[in-house]
Amino acid sequence: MNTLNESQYNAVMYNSGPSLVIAGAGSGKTRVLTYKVAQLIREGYAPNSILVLTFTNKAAKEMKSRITEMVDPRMARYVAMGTFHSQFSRILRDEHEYIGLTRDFTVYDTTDSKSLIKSIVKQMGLDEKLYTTNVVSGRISAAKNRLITPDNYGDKEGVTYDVLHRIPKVKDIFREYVERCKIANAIDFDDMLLLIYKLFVQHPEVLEKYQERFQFILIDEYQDTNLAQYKIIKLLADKHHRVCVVGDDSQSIYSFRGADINNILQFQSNYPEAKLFKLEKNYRSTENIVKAANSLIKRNSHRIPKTLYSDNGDGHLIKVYNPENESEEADVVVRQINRINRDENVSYNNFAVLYRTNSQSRVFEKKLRESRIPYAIYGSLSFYQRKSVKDMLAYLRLVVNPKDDESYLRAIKTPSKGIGDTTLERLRNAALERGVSLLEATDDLEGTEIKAAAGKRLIAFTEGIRKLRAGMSELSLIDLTKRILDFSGLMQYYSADNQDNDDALDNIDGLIKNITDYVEEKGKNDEIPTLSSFLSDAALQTDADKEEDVNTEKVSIMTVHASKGLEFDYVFIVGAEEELFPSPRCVADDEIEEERRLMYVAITRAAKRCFILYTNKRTRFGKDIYPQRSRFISEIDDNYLEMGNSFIERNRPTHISTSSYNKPTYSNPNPSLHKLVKPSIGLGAMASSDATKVKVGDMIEHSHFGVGEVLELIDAPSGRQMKVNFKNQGIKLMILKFVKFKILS
DNA sequence: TCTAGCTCTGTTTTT
DNA sequence: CAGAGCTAGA
Repeated sequence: MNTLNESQYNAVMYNSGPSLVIAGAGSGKTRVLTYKVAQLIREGYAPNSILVLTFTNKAAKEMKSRITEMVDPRMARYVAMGTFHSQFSRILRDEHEYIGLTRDFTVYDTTDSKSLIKSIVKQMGLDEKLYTTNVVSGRISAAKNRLITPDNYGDKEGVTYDVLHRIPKVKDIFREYVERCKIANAIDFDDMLLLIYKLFVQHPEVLEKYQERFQFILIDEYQDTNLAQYKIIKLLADKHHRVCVVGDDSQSIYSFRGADINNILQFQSNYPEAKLFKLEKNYRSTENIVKAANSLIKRNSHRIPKTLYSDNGDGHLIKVYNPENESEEADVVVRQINRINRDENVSYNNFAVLYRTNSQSRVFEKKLRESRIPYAIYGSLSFYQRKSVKDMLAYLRLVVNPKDDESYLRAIKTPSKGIGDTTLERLRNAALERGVSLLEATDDLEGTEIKAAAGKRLIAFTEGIRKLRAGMSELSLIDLTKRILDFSGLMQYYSADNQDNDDALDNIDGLIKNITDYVEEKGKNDEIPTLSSFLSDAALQTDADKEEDVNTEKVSIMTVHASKGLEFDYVFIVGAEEELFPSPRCVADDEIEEERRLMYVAITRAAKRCFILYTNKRTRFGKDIYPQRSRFISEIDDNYLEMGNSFIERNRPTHISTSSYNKPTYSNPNPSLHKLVKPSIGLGAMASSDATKVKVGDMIEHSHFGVGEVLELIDAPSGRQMKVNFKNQGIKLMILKFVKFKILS
């Protein structure tokens, strides 16, 4: 304990009530958390009664290994430590019968959930230009993060917003989405929070069990919690009030994902007896870096007052470079890395290049490769998101949960099995009519429009999956996996020459290896590895969590977001330009404040030296733009800045000088109003009351599909549906209450 | 039903 | 520029 400073010590020792630890960048936050867990164990708390929630698996893992060094490893092992999502999904599996799922439910990742939304939008015959997957999935996700279900969606501003944006049917899509997830025995990321909340509210006895179990709750990165997380913690801590949250309001950068900075700003009013601890001593950076960061962040108005300080000596000023274009920008970075690496004998591991958007990585990859500097990109496509891996996962998932429709669609299409869009649409219709999953729908193809040959193929596939499923209990996980891989035909498919993508086979090998490793690891702990448990872990794995290979030296390149929690001696912040950093999407004051916090995070990653770069010309969307330097550079006190030698502010020729030159000159004071007056695409006039009058044989006109004849009216679990034969679009099954059409005749 | 090749469009950050 | 969607032809 004598290695802690006074405020760290106080924060660690105070355990008799709720506490808020404001931990500035580099102030030893993880240290406080780990010591605190150790201290709690010393005070007599059983390890499994301590719940520690983090945002990344990596943070959890690191903390666990540090704790293992401090207390008996056999105790450390039982501390309930993990991400919100992993801890909560475990509870959901244990309590699955309360929420109407089987234990083997699937976790839909973002891709799955977006593809489901897309299919629903199509099914409802809505305009896909208006109801884009990104917009709709964003609306649904935001709703769930605020604990809103289809039943109470839009009581307040929700519907107004949707109406204003001409997407009033989001509520109906939401409802159908929830229904389809249920049929598929699947939940999405946001459900892990929402369903836990519902479980606790609707079943007080379950809540009480977990209140009793978790005697002490610790939360890392509290500034990034959303409403759902706040409410769940509030419930869990309601009995003992032993909750300690650690975070830094200045590093709240995830509001786009529902994080609410007010959770941390208002912690003390939410927990009136809470004690506040501030860790203001920065152990990471030089004084210049800390002061520069302070001078920037103090421009934000919504903050918990604090002043970070360092006693590591002044160090260098932050160096600002102004290369001509992005290629030169990468050159400057490469040159500096080479120079420092050579002259000061600094390992590549100590360098990081940070950018605002992923698309900026390309030039750096190219230049680093050309200069033979090893590098690693963080937070790129997760291993489990890669095409070939997802293909194989689809088969694995389907065996565990045959109702998983998204996996069904993927598996039946790759490799192709003579089943095309037409058959799948017919199968979907059959499934919708009966309220079952796609695979279940193949059990009875009578009365569907599916052609005999296609039907045979569907049935063969179903039988194959069922046979594999039967092997689940008998075979070892390894043997089962081999059999599934065999059945999938993916190896042959990807080894055929027609695939230009050589990585596919490697990736599948990688997945098999992950399973082998998983079996081994579980074996060590005397646990039985099952496919189901492997998949539920895999679903929560992200790229940032992968083992770090400390042996190979490499420069790290990543987004600023991905860099949170990391530190590097030398940091290059590139693309510090208006319309890029800050992002052009951020206009409101609080949005700009978040961008400023993002810049603050970027600067405070640096221990020894920080470089900021901006260019005069950049290619975006294939076109040249001429950016202005970021306002954030001018907001940093010049006392801590230095302009790079050969790149002193030059007088640029006026004809290309500013980005505003390229922008349209009109001003649009109210963007949402702008959207509002966009001309209607002509469906507004159609009466939805026709839905009650329609009968078989009617000719109808649909805004999107055109004219068609009503073939059949069907009463299905999700509501009355009609089957329409459209002149140009073929037969569609539509849910009556959602469809806007008029009866012709 | 499948594929190749064309056009169009939209691009922030991610547990 | 890349990915998605669409069309035509096998």
